[in-house]
Amino acid sequence: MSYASVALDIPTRAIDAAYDYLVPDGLAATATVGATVLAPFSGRDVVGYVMDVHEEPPAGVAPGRVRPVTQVLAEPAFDAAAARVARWMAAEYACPLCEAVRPFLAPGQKVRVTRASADAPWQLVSEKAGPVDERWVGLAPAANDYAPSQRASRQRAVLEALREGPQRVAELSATIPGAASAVTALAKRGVVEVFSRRSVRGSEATSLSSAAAPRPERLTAGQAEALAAIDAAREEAAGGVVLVDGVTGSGKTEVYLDAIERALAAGRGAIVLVPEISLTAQTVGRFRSRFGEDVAVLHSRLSTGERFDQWDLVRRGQAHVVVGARSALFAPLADPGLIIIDEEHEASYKQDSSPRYHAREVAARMAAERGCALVLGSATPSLESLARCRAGHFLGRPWTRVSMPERPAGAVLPKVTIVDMAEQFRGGGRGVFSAPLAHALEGVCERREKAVLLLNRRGFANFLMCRECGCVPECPHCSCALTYHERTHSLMCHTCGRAWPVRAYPDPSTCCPNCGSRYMGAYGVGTQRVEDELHALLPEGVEVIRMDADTTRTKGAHQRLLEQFDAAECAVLVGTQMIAKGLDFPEVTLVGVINADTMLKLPDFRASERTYDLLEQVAGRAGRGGRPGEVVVQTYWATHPAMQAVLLHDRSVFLAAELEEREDAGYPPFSRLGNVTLWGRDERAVRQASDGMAAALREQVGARAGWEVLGPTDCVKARVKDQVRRHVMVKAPSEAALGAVLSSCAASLGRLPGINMALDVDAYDMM
DNA sequence: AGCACGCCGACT
DNA sequence: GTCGGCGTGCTC
Repeated sequence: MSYASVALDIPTRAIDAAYDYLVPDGLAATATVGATVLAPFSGRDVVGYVMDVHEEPPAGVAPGRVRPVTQVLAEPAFDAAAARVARWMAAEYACPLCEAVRPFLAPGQKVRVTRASADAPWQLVSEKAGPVDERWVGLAPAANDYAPSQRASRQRAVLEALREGPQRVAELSATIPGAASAVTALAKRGVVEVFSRRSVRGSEATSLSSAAAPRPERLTAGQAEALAAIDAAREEAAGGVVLVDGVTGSGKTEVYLDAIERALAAGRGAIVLVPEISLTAQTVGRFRSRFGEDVAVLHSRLSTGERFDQWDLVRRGQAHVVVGARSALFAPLADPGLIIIDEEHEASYKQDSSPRYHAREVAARMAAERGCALVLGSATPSLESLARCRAGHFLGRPWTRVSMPERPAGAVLPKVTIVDMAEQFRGGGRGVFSAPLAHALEGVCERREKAVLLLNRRGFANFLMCRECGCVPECPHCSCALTYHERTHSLMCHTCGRAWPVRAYPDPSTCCPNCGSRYMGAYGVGTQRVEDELHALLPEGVEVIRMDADTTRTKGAHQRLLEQFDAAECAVLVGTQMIAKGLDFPEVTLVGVINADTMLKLPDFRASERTYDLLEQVAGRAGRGGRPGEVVVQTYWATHPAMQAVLLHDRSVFLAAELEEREDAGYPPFSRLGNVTLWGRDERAVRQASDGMAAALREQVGARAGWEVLGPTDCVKARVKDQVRRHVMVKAPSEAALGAVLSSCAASLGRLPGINMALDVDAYDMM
């Protein structure tokens, strides 16, 4: 008799372990690891996922109490190695086991047990992946000796049409009225076969000039070195990590393609993660052009049906290369030789809902578990990855850095100009564009070239800035920007909770603590205003394309705007964050950053790093083709190390300053940071609960070396949807079991009615 | 005494 | 997340 450990699909902290059930003989063949089952629990049946099958009866449970699995609901979605990773995730990220399992499940196939009301009977409800757009029908072998009855004229018409080859059902219905029902009838007799052809965004034809991936004549020295390091790590099969540290345009994608080719030749597959934002036809096209049908693509813009199709293609072993966003990491690829994370520094690899995992960390664990290599690529690696490579190892696995400092074919780095906006202001400049940027834009128009303007509106937190000297008040204890609260006229630190009374411009008492100026206030610009000023500045016949959350809301708008920009002869693309990454238009000769400081001044210890990353990425957009590129960055803080590093094309300028600050303040990579957010309608209850959590944390780690509990304080977003939000932060040593500490403290509080609590290990968003 | 309701531990 | 056991307190 065998037993199954089942992760019950009840997402609560109170049930954090798997429960064991008997596997009846009749279910032994199907109730295997990864299967979805129904099992009795607390007087009803619940859905669960098999984590493990074993012969030993569960310890600590009276033999008579172990009950049999009721039913098997779905075939396996994951294997034993994946189950081990899920268990690790639950512990590492302080989440219920079933939430750690969910990313591994087949998309759109969820089964739930629900009931309409408290006294209605329990019912099994299965979500079915939406129908696939592309249903095809073709003749089955049995068609040869099948004669439709005299009256079945439509069946005859359908069979006639299919003699030419398979067709889309939709197309057939258009030419033959009522074809759909005839197809159903024929399919029931086995005369025709209905199957779905995968239709994915990205496999459609694209007119983008750079989607194809022609194999270069030869690799650069850096590329060859990176490839060798990746091969070595893969062959070693010990979960080694290779950081490909290559400047923008140094050909990282070519390295990935070649490395994957070799993994495939060795009989193994590959998973490639790309930030959602850069998962365009362009990116996918490169992989498809090299690996064709062997590629599955997974990302959030697919319909549920399409996503299931792609996922199933991987499970059935028909695709060995998976390209996708964060969640593609969990694709059911049997034997990956490589996991590749492109732009590994991107914050979007951190999931902001439970399970709050970081794809880099899960991938490292997965690589170790599956005996494959993890490849991290970036022009601006995260400080965490750089620190681990400097140490040579992390959590017992080797970390190696390979640098690719040159661009192939001798393309040169762009000329960078940092414009001091405080100086412009003192000189009378009040517009969106500084004199140097306006001049550069005019030049682009004269030469009939293209420009990209980046307007970073992200981050809504209010901060104060002196327009004369650029000074922004920071917390002396936490080295992050203070947020300005208009209602209370105060500057607050949302990390430690300290506050200072301050009045902003135009209040007459306003005074910059640095230079004494009274131009100390909140300032901001929107894309619309940039667009308007552009129209005023530029001559007729220059296309201005605005790309932001508003203009890209509809499906395919993103792609359409890019194609419009690509096709234009002379154009300016104005956009937010989304245009900064992954674009590769050779004709762009100017990149302008309207205000580099908006991001710099978020109350977040990573603000400088994000700013530097963004500027470096954006600078890499200019001059990728033959013509030289130019970058103009407008800032009120021209001397900031991030600006200086971009200006000098020297990362060490930024790194030296930033690492020193991080070490002084005890932030990653010198520590790891946990964030516990509590929210609810009743402010007193939320305060009480956050105090309780902070007390529990202090009790458990207060005295331990390298641990520190900060707060509780109000969140930067102190009120959301009528709910009050407070948070507690925890600093821990960089290899500490932070998740376990957060879990046990949360559990010690017991039930908190009306209070929600989110535990975030290695938090990115602390607002 | 009998029953409603809320709290709390257990659930394989 | 749900159930049921138990205690408190109110009602018939």
